[in-house]
Amino acid sequence: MPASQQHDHNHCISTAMDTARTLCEQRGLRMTPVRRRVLELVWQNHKPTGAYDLLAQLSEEGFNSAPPTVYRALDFLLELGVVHRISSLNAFVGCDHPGHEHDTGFFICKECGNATELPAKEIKKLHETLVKKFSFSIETSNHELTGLCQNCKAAA
Amino acid sequence: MPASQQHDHNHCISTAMDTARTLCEQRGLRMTPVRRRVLELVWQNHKPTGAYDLLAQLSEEGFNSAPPTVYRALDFLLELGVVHRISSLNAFVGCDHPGHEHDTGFFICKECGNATELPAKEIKKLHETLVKKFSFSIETSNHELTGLCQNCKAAA
DNA sequence: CGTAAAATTGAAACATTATAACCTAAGGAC
DNA sequence: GTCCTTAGGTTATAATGTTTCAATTTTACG
Repeated sequence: MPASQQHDHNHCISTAMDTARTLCEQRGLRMTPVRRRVLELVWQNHKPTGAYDLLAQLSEEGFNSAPPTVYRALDFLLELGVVHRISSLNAFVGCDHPGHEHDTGFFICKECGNATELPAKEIKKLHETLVKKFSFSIETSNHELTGLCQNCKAAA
Repeated sequence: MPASQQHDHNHCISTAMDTARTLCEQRGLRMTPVRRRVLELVWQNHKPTGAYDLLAQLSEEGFNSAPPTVYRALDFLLELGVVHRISSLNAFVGCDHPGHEHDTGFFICKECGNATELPAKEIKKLHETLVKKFSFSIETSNHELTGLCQNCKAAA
């Protein structure tokens, strides 16, 4: 990744952690050590990361965890809305703009693996159009685009 | 499913099989017995079906198949564009309008499990909007909406 | 035809991802 | 403190998908 695209990871992460903490307080939920660490790891990796990769990272740090531990933490974070699951990759990634919505939309570069979250506005517009045409009630939606990001396209 | 929603499955299937055969001929590919049967099964079930379910159905019919057989057939059919993979369900479903495009868009009713394909036009519009905003080159896209379909909503 | 190359399938083992079931420990309410 | 709820530890297992290599079928071509 070129320097122009670098950003302050630490800022990224600490913002995400703050948001998660606030959400927990608001809802009377507990941000436990495992949950906190899993969320940090997801953000640190900054790319979609598999549950077993997270598990390995946790284990190195002395959390003697088995798969259920990670999956439980991830479920919690998904529910809280601070993490997304990218099902075509069986991987998890931090959420840019935690809210209460249950929509997941990403552009995934097949070259560098980075996942960029799609603007909620566009997703919402799509929903509106589809709801008009069909009479579904949409509860969740998941959008996964693949291709080349600007950088990788330029490098090719 | 109410009678009003019923349709002629057999017609459905035979159309799909014809299309697949034609595509194969056009591209010099072979529609072998396993591939044909897998495609038929996918259409017969008419709902997203897992690879291991297909495998079980095949086995009952004397195809003594192991997982790779099914996955290979599915890969072939995906490549041909006559089947879609719904990654949030780890399941496969027949394609309504086989073309060369690699976009998958479905509305999945969480009550009855039926998957309805989204209009390619709307997907394309979304792509155009996103490409304008970002400078990704989109190669594939996958859209999975969940909720209640009209019938199940009415029944609730 | 007949044979060589390519494509397809069979078969066994294995890898990866995810969950079930059950028990222990920690936190909060009273 | 005691009870109750929630979270985590532990073991086993289920579900999904892949690798590898051998055997077979199909095709191409002399």
